[in-house]
Amino acid sequence: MEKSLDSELWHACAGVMVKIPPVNSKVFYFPQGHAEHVSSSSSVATVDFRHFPRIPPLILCQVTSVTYLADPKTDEVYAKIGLIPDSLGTVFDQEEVFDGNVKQEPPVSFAKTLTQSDANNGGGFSVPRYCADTIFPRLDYTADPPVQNIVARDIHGETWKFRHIYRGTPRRHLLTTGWSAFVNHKRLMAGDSVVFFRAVSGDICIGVRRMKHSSGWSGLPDYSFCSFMREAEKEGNVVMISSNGNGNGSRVNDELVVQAAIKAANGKAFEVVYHPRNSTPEFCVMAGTVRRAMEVQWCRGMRFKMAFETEDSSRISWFMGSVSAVQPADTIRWPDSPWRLLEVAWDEPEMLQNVKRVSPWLVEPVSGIPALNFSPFSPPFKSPRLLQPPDYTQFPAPRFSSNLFEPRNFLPENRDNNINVPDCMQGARHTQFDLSLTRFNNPKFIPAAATDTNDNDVSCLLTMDLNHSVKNNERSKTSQFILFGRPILTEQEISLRLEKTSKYSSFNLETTNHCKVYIESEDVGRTIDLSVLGSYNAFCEKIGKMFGLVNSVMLHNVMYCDGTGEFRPVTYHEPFSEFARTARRLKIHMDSKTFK
Amino acid sequence: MEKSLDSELWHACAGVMVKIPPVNSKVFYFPQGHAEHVSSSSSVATVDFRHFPRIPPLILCQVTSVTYLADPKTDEVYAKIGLIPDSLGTVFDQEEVFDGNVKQEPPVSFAKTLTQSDANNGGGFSVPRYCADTIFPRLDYTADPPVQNIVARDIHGETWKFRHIYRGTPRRHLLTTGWSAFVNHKRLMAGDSVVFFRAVSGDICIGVRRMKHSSGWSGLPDYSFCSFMREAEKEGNVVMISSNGNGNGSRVNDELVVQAAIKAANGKAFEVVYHPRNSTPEFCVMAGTVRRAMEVQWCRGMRFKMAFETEDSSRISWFMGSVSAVQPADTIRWPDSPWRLLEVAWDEPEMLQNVKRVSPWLVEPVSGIPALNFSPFSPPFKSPRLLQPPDYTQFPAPRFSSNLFEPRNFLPENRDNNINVPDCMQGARHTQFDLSLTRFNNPKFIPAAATDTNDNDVSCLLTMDLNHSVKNNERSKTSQFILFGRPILTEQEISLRLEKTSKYSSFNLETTNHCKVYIESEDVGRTIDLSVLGSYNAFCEKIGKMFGLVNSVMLHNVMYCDGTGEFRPVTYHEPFSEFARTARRLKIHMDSKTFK
DNA sequence: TTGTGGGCGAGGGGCCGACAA
DNA sequence: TTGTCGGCCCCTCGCCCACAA
Repeated sequence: MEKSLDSELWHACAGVMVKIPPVNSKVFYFPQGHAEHVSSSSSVATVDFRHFPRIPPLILCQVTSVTYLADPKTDEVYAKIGLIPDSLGTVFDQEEVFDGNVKQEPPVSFAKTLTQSDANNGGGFSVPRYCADTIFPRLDYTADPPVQNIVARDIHGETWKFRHIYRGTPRRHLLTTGWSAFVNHKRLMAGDSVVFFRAVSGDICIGVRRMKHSSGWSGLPDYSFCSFMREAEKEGNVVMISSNGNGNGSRVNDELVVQAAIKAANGKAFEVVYHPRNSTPEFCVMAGTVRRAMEVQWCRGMRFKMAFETEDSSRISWFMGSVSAVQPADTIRWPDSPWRLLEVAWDEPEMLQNVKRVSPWLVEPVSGIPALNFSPFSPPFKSPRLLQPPDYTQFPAPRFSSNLFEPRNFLPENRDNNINVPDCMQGARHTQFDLSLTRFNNPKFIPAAATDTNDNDVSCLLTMDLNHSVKNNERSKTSQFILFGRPILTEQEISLRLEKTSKYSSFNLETTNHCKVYIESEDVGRTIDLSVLGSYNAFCEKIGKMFGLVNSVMLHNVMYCDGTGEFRPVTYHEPFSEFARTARRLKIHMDSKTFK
Repeated sequence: MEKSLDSELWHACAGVMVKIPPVNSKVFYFPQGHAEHVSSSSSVATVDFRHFPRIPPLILCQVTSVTYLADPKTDEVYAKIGLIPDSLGTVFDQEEVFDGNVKQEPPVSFAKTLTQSDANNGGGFSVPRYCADTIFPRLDYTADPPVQNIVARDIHGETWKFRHIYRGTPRRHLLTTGWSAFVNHKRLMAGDSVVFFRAVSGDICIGVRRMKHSSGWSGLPDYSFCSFMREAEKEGNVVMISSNGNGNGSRVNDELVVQAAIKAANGKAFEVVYHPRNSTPEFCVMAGTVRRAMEVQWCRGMRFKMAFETEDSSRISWFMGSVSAVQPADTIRWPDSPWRLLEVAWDEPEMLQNVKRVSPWLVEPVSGIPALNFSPFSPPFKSPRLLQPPDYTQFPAPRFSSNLFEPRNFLPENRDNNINVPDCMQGARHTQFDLSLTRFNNPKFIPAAATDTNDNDVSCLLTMDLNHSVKNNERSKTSQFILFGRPILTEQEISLRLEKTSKYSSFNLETTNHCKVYIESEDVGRTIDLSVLGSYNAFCEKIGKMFGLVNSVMLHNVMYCDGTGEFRPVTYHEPFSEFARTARRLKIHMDSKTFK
């Protein structure tokens, strides 16, 4: 039915952390993890397994098929994995064979997070020299200016043409003609990434990675926060994408998870869908990886490191931490589950606030001095060896793989021989992480039930495209503003300040007659209550008032962005219709934190 | 579930001919007519009743509910009618009570067919004086210029703002700001109509009536004519609208017809959907109307008149004809059916080529001299009184309502006392029809099985929106061309001539880098075989070649129009996506007839 | 080396009156 | 009375460089 997409490009889009188990390999399937995965965008694990107490927490399976897919609208990559439970576990101890494409050195690729200038409508794309040198065909530098056309293939196999020119003072590589069309078509924004990539065939490929959007918009049940969305649903103008467990779609997906888990528990073949960009841990884990992790005698105070994607998703960074407790994540429903068995304390807690519990196979134990924040006067913790419930009979006797604890495994590049000393005792080691993860907000690991988030601060990004005229015949240009304000809570609370970030000085919205608005939650936000917006018309009025206009603006197209990073369109007269025309862009950023 | 829309505006959109039976009234339900209705756009009655020989040709029902609806995308009005078979027929003879809204004088409304200038992107709307005077709020003519804002409500209840100005020399009423947005949003084209209307509440309403599109695009089975359409279906990007019996949708609808007919035959309540703009006769006809029509002793040579909508759907015109045979339309399956019982010869056959058979209740007998083309030497026809099959026992004994034959009923306005003289003997009466129906191609009555249409000539309207640059720094503007060509049959046959109808002389497509194409069949066309277009890419190449470009053009958005008048979007890189940006319009009209 | 912003020309959107049908 | 066209303003797109980080 569905055609598997190019594995090379798929992996380039998925990111360096993503390992899809190869066909015929053995994996453990975790219903808990599956449930987290589909409900990740609602920040609450909604799958209810209470009626199915007989489902074990992990089920050994053999991978029967892997299909690489991508959402036709968002280009979000995902995979369908066919699984058949392996109740015998006969080949459990055999060495796993990794997929060739995964193991071998990946072809040269380069990811760049789009700057404002890259994502601007009027602009081109500033090509990093490394990308131009290693991925693009070599320019004829004798020409003046050196210029060529580049044809790049996207995940769907469609080709895009770009004019690649080397010009400016100082000289730099740029993509001009064609770039704007790509940005517009893919609905890219500053902060999204593109991946340039040269396939083994020599073809140049271009992939898209969306900014992570946390769980802002989909976090509320029933879409009750957005009356015009429900209206549109009634009208049939909105098709819920089931690929990413949002809103009503998640109910369907919840049911699919239960069905998959039941099939798995009953030894029947089943299929799962995995979204690598979903920021939840893989729920089909290579069996050997799990086994080795469970051979470790985890105990409180144990030091470990864990890999995360860098902010631009192109590399891996390692974070250090200590085990603060060894205890099943859900003692009621899954008392025997190793899933998120470890409660952890990070050396840099501010960056990993959302990561409270991890599964053992995601961390690597590290020998060395325990972190200082574990009081040396505390009594040594008893090693809470796991019981061996029926599910665990498959595990062989614990076997210590001592090489995991050798110093050379500590950091990706073993240049530092102080690595065993906890960060807090060194002081200087922070820079390594600060550099690459100054604003770490897309860990691969977001607890699905992270309802205990810090506060109710809300951040809301409005990207408003509009036509505007300027009085007094003053010549005006497209303008971009960053608008910081409190969340829209009540009409009285709507206040804001404008912070000009644009190149154009003259700007007057009073004669605006139509505009286009994108709305998306920023990853800072947790709960955006849009119910106060009321009808779409009321929303338009508010936008008008925000700009100090006497009359409401006439909004012609509104895009709202859910947790998937996909923009869904709304229009004034036909909510959520696909109609979009005469786009002129204005970006508005409201952030209560900055406003305070 | 579904909310019934404003009945006033609904009827204004549906047209003056449309009478929806009121709740609790008695109607005859005709399965034959229902089948024609859903398969009207495929020009072949596809519903197969062969396996259900027990279904009578007409079934007396009581109307239990009427829901006025409109397609959210096309604004096409339709109605859901709940019916319950009335096997007793006890109240059959009682006087029918018409729906108040239908009977009483409808509120003031005005329909205008959009001119090229009205539909142009850059232009406004030229308001006929009558419309401005009777429907719009009165302007303050002391102002210079007189100007006001008009808020109009569409069928969905959404409001549209228009700037209404009275200016120019000579002075005329225009809609400017807001009009373009409306045209674009509703995807209106020259030939479509808008209906302005003042509701009893005083609200100004605006409705849309699409041009009729005959059966061009949907006439071929299985969508095999359009490979990229099937691809898109696979991708799930296209939702088949079941409201209008096209393509694959018609199979579903065919099944619904059979189910409805079976329920009707078994006395169970059922529901039908009626599309007034579908150009097929009503298949739920007021019982009294049918009864009265069947009381007439129809015979060959009988003179009659029949009402049709005028081309602009705002008024009624009457056509004269003679009965050429009284014979069931389908002697095999429905030998006892009065549906399309009369084979007719029109006094103006060239305008009603497609109307070969009509049902008795749609015509009014007219006493007078028979048309000359019936030879006076033919023997007088036997009156083929219908048998009285079981279904007809409900009919009371024939009763002649003589007043139908009184001269005052002959024409809508009884100003002419030569009315009983056949047209052919008068010579001057043609003007009445010529004036209002110069190109009569949307009769309410198109035989569903009109496969015997004249020829294979094809007309295809390409409306291409594109960006184009002009060489030599020559300033260029939006251009409009009418491009007449043969249908795209093979690559070799693609030839055309450009006929400039635009105001702009400079035009050069060589630097075009993207464009947007609408495709729709014109009502002239019958069978458009697009299978030769092959893939979408191939189509783009052909468009490029048509313009004499060395390389194919880069199409960014293609809309194709099916028989419903609804435009569905296609894009180059993401077929059928909703993405549409930076639209600049170029219209191209290919017509093999004109080309010859 | 690369992000940002201004300059600026091309050209499309859209409002206008002229003019003719 | 109203359909169409040219005039023309002005805004947006998008390519360019300068400059600075």
